[in-house]
Amino acid sequence: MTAVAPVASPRRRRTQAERREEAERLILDAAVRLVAEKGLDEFTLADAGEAAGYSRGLPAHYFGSKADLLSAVADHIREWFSTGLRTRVDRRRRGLANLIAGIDFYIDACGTDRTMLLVLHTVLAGALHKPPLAQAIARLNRESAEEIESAIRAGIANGEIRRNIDVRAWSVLILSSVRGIVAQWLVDPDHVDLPPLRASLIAVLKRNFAP
Amino acid sequence: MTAVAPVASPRRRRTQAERREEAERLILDAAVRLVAEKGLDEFTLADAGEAAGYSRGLPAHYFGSKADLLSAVADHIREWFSTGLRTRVDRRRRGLANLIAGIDFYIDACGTDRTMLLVLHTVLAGALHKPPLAQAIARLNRESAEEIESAIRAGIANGEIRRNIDVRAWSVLILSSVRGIVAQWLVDPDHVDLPPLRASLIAVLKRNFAP
Amino acid sequence: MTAVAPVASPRRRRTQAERREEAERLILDAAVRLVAEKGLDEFTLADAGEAAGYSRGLPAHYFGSKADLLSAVADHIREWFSTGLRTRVDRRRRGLANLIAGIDFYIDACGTDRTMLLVLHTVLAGALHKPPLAQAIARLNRESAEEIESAIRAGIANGEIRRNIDVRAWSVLILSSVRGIVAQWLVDPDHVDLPPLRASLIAVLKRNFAP
Amino acid sequence: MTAVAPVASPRRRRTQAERREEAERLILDAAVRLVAEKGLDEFTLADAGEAAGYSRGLPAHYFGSKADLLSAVADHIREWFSTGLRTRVDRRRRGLANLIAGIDFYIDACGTDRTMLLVLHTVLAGALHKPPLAQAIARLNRESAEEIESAIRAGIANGEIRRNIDVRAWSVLILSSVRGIVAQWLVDPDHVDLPPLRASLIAVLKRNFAP
DNA sequence: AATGAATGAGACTTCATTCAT
DNA sequence: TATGAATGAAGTCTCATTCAT
Repeated sequence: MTAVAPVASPRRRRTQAERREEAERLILDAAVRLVAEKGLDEFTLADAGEAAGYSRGLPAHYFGSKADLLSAVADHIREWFSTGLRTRVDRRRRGLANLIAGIDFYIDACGTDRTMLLVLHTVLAGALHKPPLAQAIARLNRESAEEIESAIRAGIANGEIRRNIDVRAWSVLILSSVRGIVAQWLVDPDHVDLPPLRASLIAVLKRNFAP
Repeated sequence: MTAVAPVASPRRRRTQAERREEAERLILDAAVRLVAEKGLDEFTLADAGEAAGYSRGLPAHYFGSKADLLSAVADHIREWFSTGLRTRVDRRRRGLANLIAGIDFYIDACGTDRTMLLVLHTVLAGALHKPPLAQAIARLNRESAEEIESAIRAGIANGEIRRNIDVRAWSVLILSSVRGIVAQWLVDPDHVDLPPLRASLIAVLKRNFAP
Repeated sequence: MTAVAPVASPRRRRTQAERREEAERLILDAAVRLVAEKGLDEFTLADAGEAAGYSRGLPAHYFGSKADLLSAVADHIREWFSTGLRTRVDRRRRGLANLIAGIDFYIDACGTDRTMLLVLHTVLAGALHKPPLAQAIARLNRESAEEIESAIRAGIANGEIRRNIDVRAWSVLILSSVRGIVAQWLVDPDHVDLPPLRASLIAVLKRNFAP
Repeated sequence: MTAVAPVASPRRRRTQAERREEAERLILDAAVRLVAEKGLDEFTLADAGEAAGYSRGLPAHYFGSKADLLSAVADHIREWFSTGLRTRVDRRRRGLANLIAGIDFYIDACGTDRTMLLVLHTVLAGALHKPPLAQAIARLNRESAEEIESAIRAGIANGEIRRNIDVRAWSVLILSSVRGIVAQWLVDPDHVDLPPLRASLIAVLKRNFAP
């Protein structure tokens, strides 16, 4: 479909490692879709195998146990979020703009990546009762907080944000607000109008951070 | 069915209805504790019966099915929240004070009712995948929003709050913030310091609502 | 079918406890038959349930796990052996006669209780690799050795057996011989002729124990 | 298939057949160790491949099926026993000495070859339920009996042993005793003291065989 | 009313076996 | 030759649910 295959090997066969890697990836993707659709406990390893186009037994074969597969899902979603956030945020820009970019990443995902957000919030709640997930979420929270705090500090450094705010508290507060908004939107998208929420939230930040 | 109620009995025996009601209540309480401890899917009807001091079969006998028991749990938690909120809020007071009282009810519960908050957030997330729970949560959200909006409107009416805010958006925003804060605290209480969060949140409200 | 039921209760219903006890017993019996037929690892809990006339799930329900069911089988067979041995042996008799009675119990069982012997020897070997079985077998060996040693000592006391034998070693030796004989007979009954073996063994005892 | 074997190669590469033979041997050895450790049913073909330093799939590739691998193990152990016995026994010696040498081979193995004895007794019991093993065990029993009987007959021929004993019965009896002793020792080495057992057994033979 | 015996569906997991590389 | 990817059957175990007592 893309690159021309090497001469004399019109359709190169995949190596074993490639086959395995692909299978693991496809199963993980399927598991993510299933978690979004059914939740952590209502899908089965067999579902994941079949949804990925493989046999019912393969997920257990590769991931060992359902708990391990769920851990992999949690880590996958954490990575998605962290990567997306870092991609949107550009540390060369000013602090406030980066803060808003981060918020927009989260809110825009409601339109573009509802599945991922659904899984993210499912895993966030799952962390309350499943220690392996709690580990991934702890790391996610750490990474998110660092990103937000560093944006605030950049804003302070360049004079956009007043010095005497509680950076740590504001970091938690911002993350809480966005997550809370998305959580409500996920449950009832029709009654949660995102643009005014985004506008209000950003207005709050500007007003309260003003030096 | 048979014996006439002993008129002279100095300590009247409880009626069947009373005993049934008590058993149902004890089982529901046990279910709440178990949901807090293990989540929605990891406890069994038999667990609930035994934790309540009854037999393994009684929860099914009274609640019919696990789904119905979970619905009862969801409704129980919704009622706890709504009642607690209304008890704290006093509509004769001014609007802003009531808003803060509502926030404090939620945040204070971290110290006094961790179990209930755990169940509340478990059910909130469960609503993403379990329609019967979604119903209770929809009602909870409606009731919460009404309470917050009416407090805001009261504040506008008495001049505490400027007229040109988006009441609906602010209502969602406030609920989002508090829920987001509590959600983070539930996962990692040691790294989420509530008092400064409360202070920052209330400072935000005062500053942004100021006419 | 047999005894007349109590008046006014032509066919008394069994209590729950009776039902349960009977079910457990029937499942255990079925498991014993299946171990004899297929070995410890080749039968399933479902097999045991169905062979007992119940559902496939009941053995797990009552015995918890296959390992626990096998432990119950091991203990059942130990008890069968110990009881049978004690029934044959009469401590009021002289020592040598009791020794021979014990040997005869074992050898006669080849004709009357092949199934039990098969299970016994299956469990004896299973003890090599399954610690829970080893526990039952350790107890069986202890009880067997005690019975044999006390018979030998009785024989010494009444002058049938010379004083200077190594009681402990002879106890192990006698048990070893009988078990070894039965083990060979179980594998190939047609080529192991029991009567001459019994005769030779008893002749050995008499000759070597003679004062 | 392609290259010609390098004639001048100073250190000839092993042939495919040699490599295959070595791999098969290593896998068989690994299987023996695993049977000793876990029993016949609790180890997997993949275990055997990895324990031998090869891939998980090689045992199936070479032995075809697990049943076939177990048959190979059974035959391997039979051969070990027969060879060891014949090495110890020297038909040029007198009969009784050979009998004792055979017994010593078995008992000495408790100190030197516990693994092999463990496998031997595991396979002996396995023969009760697995026809392919029964075949190897039948042959082992035949060979053992022949060896013992021929020693007894030699003893009779040279006047060490009285003529009127039941050679067949004594052969089974001796094999039974030794196997029974080793079986008890395998389960509980600390409570089975071999030297006095050996002494008593040999004393029995001498006394009962005396013309 | 309340117990708990019994069922049976279904989840997880293991593993012998087949097959592509 | 040798690896290991992939399958699919089967076993263990759990538990919501039904039903006898």
